Amino acid sequence: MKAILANVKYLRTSLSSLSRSYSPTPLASHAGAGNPSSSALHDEFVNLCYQRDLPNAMKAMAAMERHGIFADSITYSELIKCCLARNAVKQGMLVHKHVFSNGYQPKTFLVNTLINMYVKFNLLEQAQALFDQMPERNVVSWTTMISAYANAKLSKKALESLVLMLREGALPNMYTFSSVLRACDGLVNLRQLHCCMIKLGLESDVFVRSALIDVYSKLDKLKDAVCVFNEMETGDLVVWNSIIGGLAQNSEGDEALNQFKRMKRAGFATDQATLTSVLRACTGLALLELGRQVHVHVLKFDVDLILNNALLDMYCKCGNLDDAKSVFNRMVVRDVISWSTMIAGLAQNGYSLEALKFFDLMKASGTKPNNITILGVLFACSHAGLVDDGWYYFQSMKRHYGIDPEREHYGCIIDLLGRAGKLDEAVKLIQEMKGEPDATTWRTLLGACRVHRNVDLAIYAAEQVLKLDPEDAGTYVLLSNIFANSQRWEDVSKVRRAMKDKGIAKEPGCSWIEVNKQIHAFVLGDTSHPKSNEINRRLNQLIHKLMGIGYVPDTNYVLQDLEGEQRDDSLRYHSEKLAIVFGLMSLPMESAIRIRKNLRICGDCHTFAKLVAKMENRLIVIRDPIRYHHFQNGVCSCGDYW
DNA sequence: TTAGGGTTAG
Repeated sequence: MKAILANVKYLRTSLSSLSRSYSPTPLASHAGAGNPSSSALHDEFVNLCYQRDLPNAMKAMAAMERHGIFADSITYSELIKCCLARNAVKQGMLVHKHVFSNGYQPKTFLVNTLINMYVKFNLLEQAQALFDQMPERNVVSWTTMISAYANAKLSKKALESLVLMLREGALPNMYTFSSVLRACDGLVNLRQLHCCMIKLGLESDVFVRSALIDVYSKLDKLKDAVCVFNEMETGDLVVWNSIIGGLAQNSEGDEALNQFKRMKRAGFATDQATLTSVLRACTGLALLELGRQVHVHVLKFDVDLILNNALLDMYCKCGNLDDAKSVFNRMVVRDVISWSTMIAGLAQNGYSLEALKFFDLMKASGTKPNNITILGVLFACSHAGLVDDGWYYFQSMKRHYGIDPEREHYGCIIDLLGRAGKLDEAVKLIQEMKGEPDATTWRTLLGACRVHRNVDLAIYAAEQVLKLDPEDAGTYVLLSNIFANSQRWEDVSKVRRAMKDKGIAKEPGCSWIEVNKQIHAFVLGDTSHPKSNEINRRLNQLIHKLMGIGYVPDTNYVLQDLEGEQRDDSLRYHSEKLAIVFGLMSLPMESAIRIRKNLRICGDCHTFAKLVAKMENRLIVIRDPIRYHHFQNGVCSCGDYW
């Protein structure tokens, strides 16, 4: 029986080989067609193509042509795949010449294969030339070009091609839509495309669906992305990854993790992309313990660069630099993102000098810095008070690394000068900077004014922020406090009125802490936590103890009258204080107390955290939306500037 | 012969 099956198999192979071998070109000499030696030549050529033996296949093709035998479209196509597999550009171009020699009119699919080869070799012009000369273009020809335009970020050309294709009468398929969606950079286009896909009944294709979810997420239309996802009856891993990634990238970490749980329950195995997005969600939510659990699964994909970079970032952003360094040291391959992540991570967590050492190591390793690397370097300089070094890096970045300073780099230098109390120079730089300063630029100056108590400049900076970002509650609050501290009550009323008129309310402060894999959230005045009474009792005891060693609540940080609360109480129950006390109650002595906040930490809580860290001999790490604070032995890594 | 998802700052 086995022998019969083997014979049947042999027979099929031979027939298939014969059908490929004997399709000579119209103008080719047929003299050798029935000649066994010519047939052997052709067979050998076909075999070499299928074996991806490019050098010998090229030789065989030449020998064959010397005998007047020419390959058919299928075999040429195999040879082109051979060139692609070996990244052999020159040979690919040579095959192109052969295809069009002897007046042969190649079939459409062969020209498509050639176009695809040029696209993959990044030779868009050559692909375009072939495409333009085609007498007949089918959906594959158009899709290959649309995909090439999308890859080259030529969005307009990709979308225009879709229109031209329709005008020519070619009907787009799921391949076309999943390609053109990558080029979609505006909502109007996207809505039209989406309708078109529904009409053609292509919306349920998994490739189209994942591309739709991805593009809606990238255009900040998460609700639409979720809608597309929820309509899914059948899906695959990539569709799940698209929604998890979209949520994680749009600061919806909680929801990303929920979808991840649903995906696991649905029986899907995770891959590198899933884990990368889950890590990103952990990073956003500062979930160190969950991140550590994911780390165990990452070990399965040890050499995946993107995944390791995400892991590195998770440890940095959760304030755990030892683990970040350990991951970094074990990485088999590192790229500019790995280095930039480490440099920024060290700098943001207060290890500026080490960040600059890493920058030197990076240069020695031969990795070229990019604009983000330089941001990390400048950040490190400003946080270590290295004004001269910061200036040097800023002024030489173009010369040494070919990177033009952008608004963000100016922002770092304004911060650097601001920290050093050089407010006049900071203002001068804003006036001289290339491009218009934005709200963030002025907010940076405002921060410096607050620290160095320059009231007039602070008012000016705050006004500039509000001109550019009229809804910025934080700046209104700050401005109101500045006026109140200067006894300018009329101005205080004006700010309050403006807030009321515009319906701007101060975002309630919220702090999160992870204990036993559970997230505990605290809001000012919120008594919903099961241990609320005990937390408040312990907090009062702690404040009493701290006052014994000189702690005086700093009521400068209370927004006068705006919240209608008692000033002391308002300060006393700030969310981070509640979270710190809960951490002291719930975590073992050797564990750091890690807290994430949605608002910037206030001066009073900052002093409170420093004193608690010293008195209780604990490491307290608080991550606010901009800065990291490591409180230990009565000092903070931010150097009291934030 | 054509297609989809993951990493650094802000």
